[in-house]
Amino acid sequence: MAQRPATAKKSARRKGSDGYHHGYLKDALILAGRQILQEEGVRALTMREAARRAGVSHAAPAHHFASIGVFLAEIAARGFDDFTRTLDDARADCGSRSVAEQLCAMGRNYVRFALAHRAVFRLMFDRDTHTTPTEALEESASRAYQRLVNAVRDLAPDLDETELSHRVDAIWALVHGFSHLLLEGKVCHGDPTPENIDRQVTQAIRAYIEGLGRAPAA
Amino acid sequence: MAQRPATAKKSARRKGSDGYHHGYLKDALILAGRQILQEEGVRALTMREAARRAGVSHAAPAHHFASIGVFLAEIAARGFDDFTRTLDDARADCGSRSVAEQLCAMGRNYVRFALAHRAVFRLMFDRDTHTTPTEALEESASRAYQRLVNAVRDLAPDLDETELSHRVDAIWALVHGFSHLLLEGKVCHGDPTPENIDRQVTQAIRAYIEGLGRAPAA
DNA sequence: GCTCGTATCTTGACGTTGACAAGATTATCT
DNA sequence: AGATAATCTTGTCAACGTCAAGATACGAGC
Repeated sequence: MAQRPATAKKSARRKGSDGYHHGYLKDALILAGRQILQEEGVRALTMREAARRAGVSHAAPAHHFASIGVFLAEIAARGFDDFTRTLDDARADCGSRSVAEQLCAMGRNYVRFALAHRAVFRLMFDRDTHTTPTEALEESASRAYQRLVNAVRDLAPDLDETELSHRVDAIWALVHGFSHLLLEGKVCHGDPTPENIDRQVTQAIRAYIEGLGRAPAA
Repeated sequence: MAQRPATAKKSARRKGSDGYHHGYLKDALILAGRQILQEEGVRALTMREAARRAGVSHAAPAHHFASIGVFLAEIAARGFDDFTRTLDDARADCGSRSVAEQLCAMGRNYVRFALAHRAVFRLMFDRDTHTTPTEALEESASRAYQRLVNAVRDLAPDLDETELSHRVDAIWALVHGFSHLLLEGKVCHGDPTPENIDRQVTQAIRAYIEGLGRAPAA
């Protein structure tokens, strides 16, 4: 609904607000939530703490989020929206390079996003545990998924739907697994520099794409 | 409260125990924990609930687990042990087939384990959020990892360490990502039967291995 | 066989959380 | 202006993790 003004601080209140009504509480809570998530992890992200940071009483968030699960779902949904944006950026920055290279660029940004927003990324892809399934979350998530489908479809335009989805699944699995394991420190442990991470992701995607032309039909 | 079952039920007590001392409380708590995890997910897994199921007071678990995080770490560690076993089984059942096929078999069992033990699998690979880092957990986890390293080393025995770890990372990422996304229902959504899952995992691993011989050196 | 130290378990308490209810305050619509 | 709805506060509840203190049972050493 109401957007916060450009100069707003994290607990900014509506212009003219006299203290009782916050004005932009929903956004302020989500912002606080993302900060807590990034600083201290999911365990520390409570509605009361978010309320505290937004400068309101402990029960105020209930009027904007039916439960803590819905609150987390909203944060995850916004995470997916940002995520979709970085995937789009990756393709856009590729200019006229091959679709395979566009996929590699998307993979690199995928992993970078995971590293830059660890807790949000985990929240996004671990719904059942913390998050209440929400229509908005579902939509934001499938928008991101659609980016992958589109890229793979462009890579091999004359594939039937079954084979297409198999390849999307595999490339997605590769990149997603890499991101997830990287957050756990179980991958690239010898040299976890951004350059090396980029290189490994690129190599792995290329190898898979190359192999598609040769692999027997199972 | 202090029932003494003649036959060993899930809250079996030591032979001769008269009710005050449980006898096998640590194991009973872990068993209860795994049940809760499987039935109702991590959110429902509390020390008090585990104590309840084991038939002891709410503070009894504290004498076996310093904190809830350590409790969950113990469950995760045992999960890794089971996990390692299924990876070993996969290779053992392969007989004299090629190493590539052994890797595919391990991948299939990897995914099957994730599906069969959803909550435990998530706990195993999402340490920071719920689990306290423990020496036992670390060891159990790296034992499982070693199985993958060994298999890939057998696939390409004359690789230098850097290239070896890159390939281990990629194959692991592929299988792990597939498992993780499968739990989220974001993969194989058209046909999530065990047969199709097996087929897709096998195809993806084969394609990657095939591609290794062709991919340019980045 | 007995005693005593210790491991194990219980009871009780404290602070924190998510959630609910009822009341206070402000916004909005007619 | 007045009524209705939205928003926020205060107060409360059960459940949780954790700590402390006391009760009980085991087992090593005599």
